[in-house]
Amino acid sequence: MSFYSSLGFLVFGSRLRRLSEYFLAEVNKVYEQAGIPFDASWFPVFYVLSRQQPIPLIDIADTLEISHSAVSQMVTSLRKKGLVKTAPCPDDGRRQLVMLTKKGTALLQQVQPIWTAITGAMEQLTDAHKQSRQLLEAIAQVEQQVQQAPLSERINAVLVKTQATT
Amino acid sequence: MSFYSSLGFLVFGSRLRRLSEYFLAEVNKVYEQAGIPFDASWFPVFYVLSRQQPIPLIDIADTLEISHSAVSQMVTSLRKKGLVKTAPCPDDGRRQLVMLTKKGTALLQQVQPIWTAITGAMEQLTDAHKQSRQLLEAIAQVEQQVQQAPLSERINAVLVKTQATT
DNA sequence: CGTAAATATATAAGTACTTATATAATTTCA
DNA sequence: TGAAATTATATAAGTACTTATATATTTACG
Repeated sequence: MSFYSSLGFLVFGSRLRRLSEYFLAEVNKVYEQAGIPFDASWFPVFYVLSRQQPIPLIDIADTLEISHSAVSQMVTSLRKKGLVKTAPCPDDGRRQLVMLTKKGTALLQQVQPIWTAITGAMEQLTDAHKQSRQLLEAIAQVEQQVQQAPLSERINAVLVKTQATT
Repeated sequence: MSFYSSLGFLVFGSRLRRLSEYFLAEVNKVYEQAGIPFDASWFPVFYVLSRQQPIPLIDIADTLEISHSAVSQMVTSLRKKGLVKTAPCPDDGRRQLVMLTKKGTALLQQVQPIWTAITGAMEQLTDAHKQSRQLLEAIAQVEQQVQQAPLSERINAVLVKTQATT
Protein backbone atom coordinates (compact mmCIF):
# COMPACT_ATOMS: atom_id res chain seq x y z
CA MET A 1 0.00 0.00 0.00
CA SER A 2 1.30 3.47 -0.86
CA PHE A 3 2.17 6.14 1.66
CA TYR A 4 -0.98 7.97 0.66
CA SER A 5 -3.34 5.03 1.06
CA SER A 6 -1.98 4.12 4.48
CA LEU A 7 -2.03 7.68 5.80
CA GLY A 8 -5.63 8.27 4.93
CA PHE A 9 -7.00 11.66 5.73
CA LEU A 10 -3.84 13.22 7.01
CA VAL A 11 -2.79 13.70 3.40
CA PHE A 12 -6.33 14.10 2.10
CA GLY A 13 -5.57 17.60 0.84
CA SER A 14 -2.49 16.55 -1.11
CA ARG A 15 -4.30 13.64 -2.71
CA LEU A 16 -7.16 15.81 -3.82
CA ARG A 17 -4.76 18.36 -5.24
CA ARG A 18 -2.84 15.68 -7.11
CA LEU A 19 -5.99 14.12 -8.54
CA SER A 20 -7.24 17.56 -9.54
CA GLU A 21 -4.03 18.37 -11.38
CA TYR A 22 -4.12 15.01 -13.12
CA PHE A 23 -7.63 15.68 -14.43
CA LEU A 24 -6.76 19.14 -15.72
CA ALA A 25 -3.67 17.76 -17.49
CA GLU A 26 -5.65 14.93 -19.10
CA VAL A 27 -8.38 17.25 -20.31
CA ASN A 28 -5.69 19.49 -21.83
CA LYS A 29 -4.35 16.48 -23.74
CA VAL A 30 -7.79 15.98 -25.27
CA TYR A 31 -8.03 19.61 -26.41
CA GLU A 32 -4.54 19.37 -27.89
CA GLN A 33 -5.23 16.10 -29.70
CA ALA A 34 -8.46 17.55 -31.09
CA GLY A 35 -6.45 20.53 -32.34
CA ILE A 36 -8.53 22.98 -30.33
CA PRO A 37 -6.56 25.92 -28.86
CA PHE A 38 -8.32 25.75 -25.49
CA ASP A 39 -6.97 25.36 -21.97
CA ALA A 40 -8.73 23.52 -19.14
CA SER A 41 -8.19 26.52 -16.86
CA TRP A 42 -10.41 28.63 -19.13
CA PHE A 43 -13.36 26.32 -18.70
CA PRO A 44 -15.11 27.85 -15.66
CA VAL A 45 -15.31 31.38 -17.13
CA PHE A 46 -16.19 30.06 -20.61
CA TYR A 47 -18.91 27.88 -19.16
CA VAL A 48 -20.49 30.79 -17.28
CA LEU A 49 -20.37 32.91 -20.45
CA SER A 50 -21.96 30.07 -22.43
CA ARG A 51 -24.94 30.32 -20.09
CA GLN A 52 -25.22 34.09 -19.63
CA GLN A 53 -23.73 36.96 -21.56
CA PRO A 54 -22.84 39.76 -20.98
CA ILE A 55 -22.29 39.27 -17.26
CA PRO A 56 -20.57 41.44 -14.62
CA LEU A 57 -17.23 40.16 -13.34
CA ILE A 58 -18.57 39.97 -9.81
CA ASP A 59 -21.37 37.62 -10.90
CA ILE A 60 -18.83 35.28 -12.50
CA ALA A 61 -16.87 35.19 -9.23
CA ASP A 62 -20.05 34.50 -7.21
CA THR A 63 -21.15 31.73 -9.58
CA LEU A 64 -17.76 30.04 -9.55
CA GLU A 65 -17.28 30.67 -5.83
CA ILE A 66 -13.77 32.00 -6.41
CA SER A 67 -12.29 35.43 -5.56
CA HIS A 68 -12.95 38.52 -7.68
CA SER A 69 -9.22 38.70 -8.08
CA ALA A 70 -8.96 35.29 -9.73
CA VAL A 71 -11.74 36.18 -12.19
CA SER A 72 -10.20 39.59 -12.86
CA GLN A 73 -6.87 37.94 -13.71
CA MET A 74 -8.49 35.29 -15.90
CA VAL A 75 -10.63 37.85 -17.76
CA THR A 76 -7.56 40.04 -18.35
CA SER A 77 -5.72 37.01 -19.73
CA LEU A 78 -8.64 35.97 -21.98
CA ARG A 79 -9.05 39.57 -23.17
CA LYS A 80 -5.38 39.68 -24.17
CA LYS A 81 -6.01 36.51 -26.19
CA GLY A 82 -8.95 38.20 -27.92
CA LEU A 83 -11.47 35.66 -26.61
CA VAL A 84 -13.52 37.98 -24.40
CA LYS A 85 -14.14 41.71 -24.26
CA THR A 86 -15.34 43.93 -21.43
CA ALA A 87 -17.35 47.14 -21.19
CA PRO A 88 -18.41 49.19 -18.17
CA CYS A 89 -22.02 48.55 -17.14
CA PRO A 90 -24.21 51.52 -18.24
CA ASP A 91 -26.31 51.30 -15.05
CA ASP A 92 -23.37 50.90 -12.67
CA GLY A 93 -19.98 52.29 -13.59
CA ARG A 94 -18.18 50.05 -11.11
CA ARG A 95 -19.14 46.88 -12.94
CA GLN A 96 -17.32 45.46 -15.94
CA LEU A 97 -19.60 43.49 -18.25
CA VAL A 98 -17.77 40.49 -19.71
CA MET A 99 -18.76 38.90 -23.02
CA LEU A 100 -17.29 36.59 -25.66
CA THR A 101 -15.77 38.05 -28.82
CA LYS A 102 -16.53 36.53 -32.24
CA LYS A 103 -13.31 34.50 -31.85
CA GLY A 104 -14.40 33.40 -28.35
CA THR A 105 -17.83 32.36 -29.61
CA ALA A 106 -16.27 30.28 -32.40
CA LEU A 107 -14.00 28.58 -29.85
CA LEU A 108 -16.98 27.85 -27.61
CA GLN A 109 -18.67 26.02 -30.51
CA GLN A 110 -15.55 23.88 -30.89
CA VAL A 111 -15.16 22.93 -27.23
CA GLN A 112 -18.76 22.12 -26.38
CA PRO A 113 -18.67 18.55 -27.81
CA ILE A 114 -15.51 17.93 -25.76
CA TRP A 115 -17.29 19.02 -22.57
CA THR A 116 -20.04 16.52 -23.27
CA ALA A 117 -17.47 13.79 -23.88
CA ILE A 118 -15.67 14.59 -20.61
CA THR A 119 -18.88 14.10 -18.67
CA GLY A 120 -19.48 10.86 -20.54
CA ALA A 121 -15.97 9.56 -19.84
CA MET A 122 -16.22 10.39 -16.17
CA GLU A 123 -19.50 8.54 -15.91
CA GLN A 124 -17.89 5.51 -17.47
CA LEU A 125 -14.90 5.47 -15.13
CA THR A 126 -16.19 2.24 -13.68
CA ASP A 127 -17.95 -0.71 -15.25
CA ALA A 128 -21.10 -0.20 -13.29
CA HIS A 129 -21.05 3.61 -13.64
CA LYS A 130 -21.44 3.72 -9.90
CA GLN A 131 -18.06 4.76 -8.59
CA SER A 132 -17.66 8.19 -10.16
CA ARG A 133 -21.14 9.10 -8.94
CA GLN A 134 -20.24 7.81 -5.51
CA LEU A 135 -17.15 10.00 -5.52
CA LEU A 136 -19.14 13.07 -6.47
CA GLU A 137 -21.76 12.22 -3.86
CA ALA A 138 -19.13 11.57 -1.22
CA ILE A 139 -17.47 14.91 -1.96
CA ALA A 140 -20.82 16.68 -1.85
CA GLN A 141 -21.61 15.04 1.49
CA VAL A 142 -18.24 15.98 2.97
CA GLU A 143 -18.77 19.55 1.73
CA GLN A 144 -22.17 19.61 3.46
CA GLN A 145 -20.89 18.06 6.67
CA VAL A 146 -18.07 20.55 7.14
CA GLN A 147 -20.52 23.39 6.55
CA GLN A 148 -22.55 22.19 9.52
CA ALA A 149 -19.54 21.86 11.83
CA PRO A 150 -16.09 23.03 10.71
CA LEU A 151 -13.37 20.42 10.57
CA SER A 152 -11.26 22.40 13.04
CA GLU A 153 -14.04 22.14 15.65
CA ARG A 154 -14.31 18.41 15.06
CA ILE A 155 -10.56 17.97 15.47
CA ASN A 156 -10.59 20.01 18.67
CA ALA A 157 -13.44 17.89 20.03
CA VAL A 158 -11.43 14.72 19.43
CA LEU A 159 -8.37 16.36 20.98
CA VAL A 160 -10.21 17.33 24.15
CA LYS A 161 -11.70 13.85 24.51
CA THR A 162 -8.28 12.24 24.08
CA GLN A 163 -6.66 14.54 26.63
CA ALA A 164 -9.44 13.87 29.15
CA THR A 165 -8.80 10.13 29.07
CA THR A 166 -5.01 10.52 29.40
CA MET B 1 -28.09 23.31 -6.21
CA SER B 2 -24.81 25.13 -6.63
CA PHE B 3 -22.96 25.61 -9.89
CA TYR B 4 -20.44 23.00 -8.78
CA SER B 5 -22.99 20.33 -7.89
CA SER B 6 -24.89 20.73 -11.14
CA LEU B 7 -21.78 20.69 -13.33
CA GLY B 8 -20.47 17.45 -11.93
CA PHE B 9 -17.19 16.27 -13.29
CA LEU B 10 -16.47 19.17 -15.57
CA VAL B 11 -15.37 21.10 -12.51
CA PHE B 12 -14.14 18.04 -10.65
CA GLY B 13 -10.61 19.47 -10.48
CA SER B 14 -11.72 22.80 -9.05
CA ARG B 15 -13.88 21.13 -6.42
CA LEU B 16 -11.06 18.89 -5.29
CA ARG B 17 -8.70 21.85 -5.08
CA ARG B 18 -11.21 23.86 -3.06
CA LEU B 19 -11.87 21.00 -0.66
CA SER B 20 -8.15 20.42 -0.28
CA GLU B 21 -7.50 24.07 0.56
CA TYR B 22 -10.34 24.05 3.05
CA PHE B 23 -8.84 21.06 4.87
CA LEU B 24 -5.37 22.61 5.05
CA ALA B 25 -6.83 25.87 6.38
CA GLU B 26 -8.90 24.07 9.03
CA VAL B 27 -5.95 22.00 10.21
CA ASN B 28 -3.90 25.20 10.50
CA LYS B 29 -6.61 26.66 12.75
CA VAL B 30 -6.21 23.70 15.07
CA TYR B 31 -2.42 24.13 15.31
CA GLU B 32 -2.90 27.83 15.98
CA GLN B 33 -5.56 27.29 18.65
CA ALA B 34 -3.34 24.70 20.32
CA GLY B 35 -0.52 27.25 20.32
CA ILE B 36 1.74 24.97 18.28
CA PRO B 37 3.95 26.79 15.74
CA PHE B 38 3.34 24.23 12.99
CA ASP B 39 2.00 24.61 9.45
CA ALA B 40 -0.11 22.02 7.65
CA SER B 41 2.19 22.27 4.64
CA TRP B 42 5.08 20.91 6.74
CA PHE B 43 3.22 17.73 7.56
CA PRO B 44 4.31 15.41 4.72
CA VAL B 45 8.05 15.95 5.26
CA PHE B 46 7.68 15.84 9.06
CA TYR B 47 5.68 12.64 8.85
CA VAL B 48 8.31 10.93 6.69
CA LEU B 49 11.04 12.05 9.13
CA SER B 50 8.98 10.74 12.07
CA ARG B 51 9.18 7.30 10.45
CA GLN B 52 12.76 7.31 9.16
CA GLN B 53 15.72 9.51 9.92
CA PRO B 54 18.13 10.50 8.46
CA ILE B 55 16.75 10.03 4.96
CA PRO B 56 17.98 11.22 1.54
CA LEU B 57 15.94 13.98 -0.07
CA ILE B 58 15.18 11.79 -3.07
CA ASP B 59 13.60 9.15 -0.83
CA ILE B 60 11.31 11.77 0.70
CA ALA B 61 10.20 12.81 -2.79
CA ASP B 62 9.60 9.18 -3.81
CA THR B 63 7.64 8.44 -0.65
CA LEU B 64 5.46 11.53 -1.00
CA GLU B 65 5.18 11.13 -4.79
CA ILE B 66 6.01 14.78 -5.34
CA SER B 67 8.87 16.35 -7.30
CA HIS B 68 12.45 16.53 -5.96
CA SER B 69 12.13 20.25 -6.46
CA ALA B 70 9.17 20.58 -4.10
CA VAL B 71 11.00 18.61 -1.39
CA SER B 72 14.19 20.59 -1.95
CA GLN B 73 12.28 23.85 -1.48
CA MET B 74 10.46 22.60 1.61
CA VAL B 75 13.66 21.25 3.19
CA THR B 76 15.42 24.58 2.51
CA SER B 77 12.54 26.39 4.17
CA LEU B 78 12.49 24.06 7.20
CA ARG B 79 16.28 24.32 7.51
CA LYS B 80 16.03 28.13 7.61
CA LYS B 81 13.52 27.72 10.45
CA GLY B 82 15.98 25.49 12.31
CA LEU B 83 13.65 22.47 12.27
CA VAL B 84 15.72 20.16 10.06
CA LYS B 85 19.37 19.89 9.13
CA THR B 86 21.08 18.24 6.16
CA ALA B 87 24.42 16.55 5.56
CA PRO B 88 25.90 14.96 2.44
CA CYS B 89 25.62 11.17 2.44
CA PRO B 90 29.04 9.62 3.19
CA ASP B 91 28.44 6.75 0.74
CA ASP B 92 27.08 8.93 -2.07
CA GLY B 93 28.10 12.56 -2.29
CA ARG B 94 25.10 13.46 -4.47
CA ARG B 95 22.62 12.70 -1.74
CA GLN B 96 21.63 15.07 1.04
CA LEU B 97 20.60 13.29 4.22
CA VAL B 98 17.75 15.13 5.95
CA MET B 99 17.11 14.85 9.71
CA LEU B 100 15.23 16.71 12.43
CA THR B 101 17.09 19.12 14.70
CA LYS B 102 16.50 19.11 18.47
CA LYS B 103 13.95 21.89 17.91
CA GLY B 104 12.31 19.86 15.12
CA THR B 105 12.10 16.78 17.34
CA ALA B 106 10.46 18.78 20.13
CA LEU B 107 7.91 20.15 17.66
CA LEU B 108 7.20 16.64 16.39
CA GLN B 109 6.33 15.57 19.94
CA GLN B 110 3.86 18.44 20.16
CA VAL B 111 2.09 17.81 16.86
CA GLN B 112 1.69 14.05 17.04
CA PRO B 113 -1.45 14.13 19.25
CA ILE B 114 -3.00 16.59 16.78
CA TRP B 115 -2.33 14.18 13.90
CA THR B 116 -4.15 11.43 15.77
CA ALA B 117 -7.07 13.79 16.45
CA ILE B 118 -7.29 14.77 12.76
CA THR B 119 -7.64 11.13 11.76
CA GLY B 120 -10.26 10.67 14.46
CA ALA B 121 -12.24 13.73 13.33
CA MET B 122 -12.16 12.63 9.71
CA GLU B 123 -13.48 9.22 10.65
CA GLN B 124 -16.34 10.83 12.50
CA LEU B 125 -17.37 13.09 9.63
CA THR B 126 -20.54 11.07 9.33
CA ASP B 127 -22.73 9.43 11.92
CA ALA B 128 -22.08 5.96 10.62
CA HIS B 129 -18.36 6.58 10.01
CA LYS B 130 -18.99 5.29 6.53
CA GLN B 131 -18.83 8.33 4.34
CA SER B 132 -15.24 9.45 4.86
CA ARG B 133 -14.06 5.91 4.24
CA GLN B 134 -16.22 5.80 1.13
CA LEU B 135 -14.63 9.01 -0.09
CA LEU B 136 -11.13 7.66 0.47
CA GLU B 137 -12.07 4.41 -1.22
CA ALA B 138 -13.72 6.22 -4.11
CA ILE B 139 -10.62 8.39 -4.61
CA ALA B 140 -8.38 5.33 -4.44
CA GLN B 141 -10.55 3.57 -7.01
CA VAL B 142 -10.52 6.54 -9.36
CA GLU B 143 -6.73 6.73 -8.97
CA GLN B 144 -6.47 3.06 -9.89
CA GLN B 145 -8.88 3.29 -12.81
CA VAL B 146 -7.07 6.17 -14.49
CA GLN B 147 -3.81 4.27 -14.14
CA GLN B 148 -5.29 1.45 -16.21
CA ALA B 149 -6.61 3.73 -18.94
CA PRO B 150 -5.82 7.47 -18.91
CA LEU B 151 -8.76 9.83 -18.68
CA SER B 152 -7.75 11.48 -21.96
CA GLU B 153 -8.12 8.14 -23.77
CA ARG B 154 -11.52 7.60 -22.21
CA ILE B 155 -12.65 11.07 -23.28
CA ASN B 156 -11.40 10.47 -26.82
CA ALA B 157 -13.28 7.17 -26.95
CA VAL B 158 -16.51 8.91 -26.02
CA LEU B 159 -15.80 11.67 -28.54
CA VAL B 160 -15.27 9.21 -31.40
CA LYS B 161 -18.41 7.31 -30.52
CA THR B 162 -20.46 10.53 -30.44
CA GLN B 163 -19.12 11.72 -33.77
CA ALA B 164 -19.84 8.31 -35.38
CA THR B 165 -23.51 8.54 -34.48
CA THR B 166 -23.87 12.13 -35.70
C1' DC C 1 -27.13 66.96 0.18
C1' DG C 2 -22.82 65.60 1.42
C1' DT C 3 -20.15 62.31 3.74
C1' DA C 4 -19.59 57.53 5.39
C1' DA C 5 -20.24 52.86 4.19
C1' DA C 6 -20.65 49.47 0.82
C1' DT C 7 -19.53 47.56 -3.56
C1' DA C 8 -16.66 46.43 -7.80
C1' DT C 9 -12.41 46.06 -9.81
C1' DA C 10 -7.35 45.94 -10.48
C1' DT C 11 -2.82 45.11 -8.99
C1' DA C 12 0.91 43.41 -5.95
C1' DA C 13 2.74 39.97 -3.31
C1' DG C 14 2.54 35.35 -1.36
C1' DT C 15 1.78 30.04 -1.64
C1' DA C 16 2.71 25.43 -2.95
C1' DC C 17 3.36 23.24 -6.23
C1' DT C 18 5.12 22.29 -11.33
C1' DT C 19 8.62 21.94 -15.41
C1' DA C 20 13.00 23.31 -17.30
C1' DT C 21 17.66 23.94 -16.68
C1' DA C 22 22.22 23.73 -14.60
C1' DT C 23 25.59 21.44 -11.92
C1' DA C 24 27.80 17.87 -9.55
C1' DA C 25 28.59 13.07 -8.22
C1' DT C 26 28.30 8.27 -9.44
C1' DT C 27 27.86 4.26 -12.37
C1' DT C 28 28.38 1.76 -16.62
C1' DC C 29 30.77 -0.50 -20.07
C1' DA C 30 33.46 -0.38 -24.71
C1' DT D 1 39.97 3.69 -17.63
C1' DG D 2 37.64 7.37 -19.27
C1' DA D 3 33.69 9.19 -21.80
C1' DA D 4 28.60 8.73 -21.75
C1' DA D 5 24.63 7.94 -19.23
C1' DT D 6 22.36 8.15 -14.94
C1' DT D 7 21.21 10.03 -10.59
C1' DA D 8 20.65 13.76 -7.00
C1' DT D 9 20.08 18.30 -5.95
C1' DA D 10 19.34 23.34 -6.46
C1' DT D 11 17.51 27.22 -8.67
C1' DA D 12 14.61 29.90 -11.90
C1' DA D 13 10.42 30.69 -13.91
C1' DG D 14 5.60 29.54 -14.53
C1' DT D 15 0.66 28.40 -12.77
C1' DA D 16 -3.61 29.19 -10.57
C1' DC D 17 -5.05 30.49 -7.08
C1' DT D 18 -5.08 33.39 -2.43
C1' DT D 19 -5.04 37.78 0.70
C1' DA D 20 -3.99 42.61 1.15
C1' DT D 21 -4.22 46.99 -0.64
C1' DA D 22 -5.60 50.86 -3.52
C1' DT D 23 -8.93 53.16 -6.25
C1' DA D 24 -13.29 54.29 -8.12
C1' DT D 25 -18.32 54.26 -8.15
C1' DT D 26 -22.68 53.88 -5.93
C1' DT D 27 -25.85 53.83 -2.02
C1' DA D 28 -27.54 55.15 2.49
C1' DC D 29 -28.84 58.27 5.81
C1' DG D 30 -28.25 62.12 9.58
